[in-house]
Amino acid sequence: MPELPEVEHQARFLRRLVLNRKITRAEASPTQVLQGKTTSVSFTEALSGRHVSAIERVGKFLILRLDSSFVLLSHLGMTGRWVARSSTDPSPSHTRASLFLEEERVFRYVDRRMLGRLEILHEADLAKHKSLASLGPDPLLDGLDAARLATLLATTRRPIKAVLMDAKIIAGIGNIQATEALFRARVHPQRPASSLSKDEITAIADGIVATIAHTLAAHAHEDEIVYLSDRRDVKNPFLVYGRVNEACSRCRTLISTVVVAMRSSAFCPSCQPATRAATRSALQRGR
DNA sequence: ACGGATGTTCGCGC
DNA sequence: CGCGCGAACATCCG
Repeated sequence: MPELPEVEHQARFLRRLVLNRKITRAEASPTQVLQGKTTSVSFTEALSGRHVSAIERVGKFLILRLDSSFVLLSHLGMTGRWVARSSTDPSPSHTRASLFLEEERVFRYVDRRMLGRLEILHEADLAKHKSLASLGPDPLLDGLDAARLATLLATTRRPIKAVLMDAKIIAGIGNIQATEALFRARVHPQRPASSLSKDEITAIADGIVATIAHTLAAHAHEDEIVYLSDRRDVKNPFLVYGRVNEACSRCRTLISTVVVAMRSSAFCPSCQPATRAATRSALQRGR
C-alpha cells in the first residue's frame, strides 16, 4: 500500500523503534530482494554490529543510515512493509530480511509480491543512485506550491494523472494519491497537463498536500502499515479510490473509472468533467 | 478461473 | 525526444 504517506508512517515507526539501536545481526533470505551489486559488502556484513544513526524518507524510499560508511536503501514496492516482532516469534510469511536488535527485538521486511528492493550502498554513492537522483520535489520535504507545479506541468500534454504519478516530476505520488488529489481539485485524470488553467493547477497542488495530510492522519493511530486488502474492518479512508459505483460525496453522481497510463483511476464524471469547457459550466452550476 | 492489485523499469514502435 | 503499450518481477483475492 505504500505511497508517500505510508512510507512516511513507516519512517516514523522505524525512527521510534530502531533509531540509535544496535543491529546485532542481519539476514536476507532470497537474493531477489537485494541489489548489492554496487558494493562488495554483503547485507549481513554491512549491518551486523552497527547502530542506525538516522532514518530518512525521500519519495517512496526509506534510507537507514548506519554508523559506518554504508546505508540501507529500502523501497517497499507495492506490498512491502517493515514489522516489529519478538525474535522468539515465528517469521511472518514472505519475510525477506530481518534486522535483529538487542532484547529479542527483530524488524522484519515482509513483501508478498517481492516488488520492493533492499540495497546496501556506500554513503557516497547515495547521491549517484539513479532512481533517487532523478526524483522530483517531495511534497512533504520540499513543499509544492502552484507556481512550482505549473512549471513542472507546462511542457507536456501527457494526461495529468500520468504526470502526477511520474516520480521524476513529483516524488511519492502513486495511484491512490493522484486519484484523490484530482478528485479534490475537480480535474479529470485524462486532461492534458499543459491544458490546465492556473486555478486548476493551484487546486491540484492544494489537493496533493491535502490528500497526503489526510492519509497520514488516517495512519497515525496504526502501529504498523495496514493493508486495506488485509483489513476489511478498517473503513476506506479515501474519497473516490475504491469507491467505484458509490455515490460521490459531493454530488451523489456514481463514481466511475477510467484507465490512465495502465492504472485504473476512480473519478466523479460530474465533478471532474473531461474538458475545460465542461469544467466551467459545471462550476457555474455550483458543483 | 481469470482479472486486478498501493510500484518501477525497460524495450518496442510510432 | 515524447509517449503509449506491454512485459517483467511474484502472489493473493474476489
